[in-house]
Amino acid sequence: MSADPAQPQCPPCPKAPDSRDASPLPEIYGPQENYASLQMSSAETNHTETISPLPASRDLLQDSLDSSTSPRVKVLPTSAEEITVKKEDPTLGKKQKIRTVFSQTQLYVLNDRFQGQKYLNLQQMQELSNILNLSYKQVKTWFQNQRMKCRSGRKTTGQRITTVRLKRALQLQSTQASIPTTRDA
DNA sequence: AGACCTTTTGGG
DNA sequence: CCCAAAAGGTCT
Repeated sequence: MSADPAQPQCPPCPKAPDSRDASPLPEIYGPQENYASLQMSSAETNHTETISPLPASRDLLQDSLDSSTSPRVKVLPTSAEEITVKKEDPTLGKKQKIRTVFSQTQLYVLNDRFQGQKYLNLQQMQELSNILNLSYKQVKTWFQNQRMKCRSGRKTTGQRITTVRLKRALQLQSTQASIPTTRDA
């Protein structure tokens, strides 16, 4: 209920492992416009877009940074240069990871959508990204993370997901079925 | 192409 | 140190 970005609750876990082919969309349109107005009212939409590795041809919708209404969000002092701006090194050629910090508004909308449906379609995600001024990839990644969090549920922190790996390994073996090694640790 | 899993990296 | 975004890799 309250503005809790970190909600580990995930009671309704509608299994939906298959969503790449068939997309049973009941066409439940509704709170889409709400988000738009909500975002505007909040005016808390800090530009989390960050600079993509590519020049990007997206629209630059820079919102006014509000430092008074965003105590949690760290606002750059002079904002002359992004601190997180670390272009890839031409010498190294390694990819740089830029961790984007979503604002509360964005998290709220994302969470709300997630509660409704765990799996969103391209259209849904695109709409969200458009409203939140995020990239499709950003939304997708976010959902992906949430899904895993939900799945984890309540497992000892020290426990590792070896079952899944084991299963996968087994499958791989079956596919190949050409391993002379009887068994190996 | 997308989901899932894993690891890396970075912010709080 | 924990959590969280994201890139990288694999399977479907």
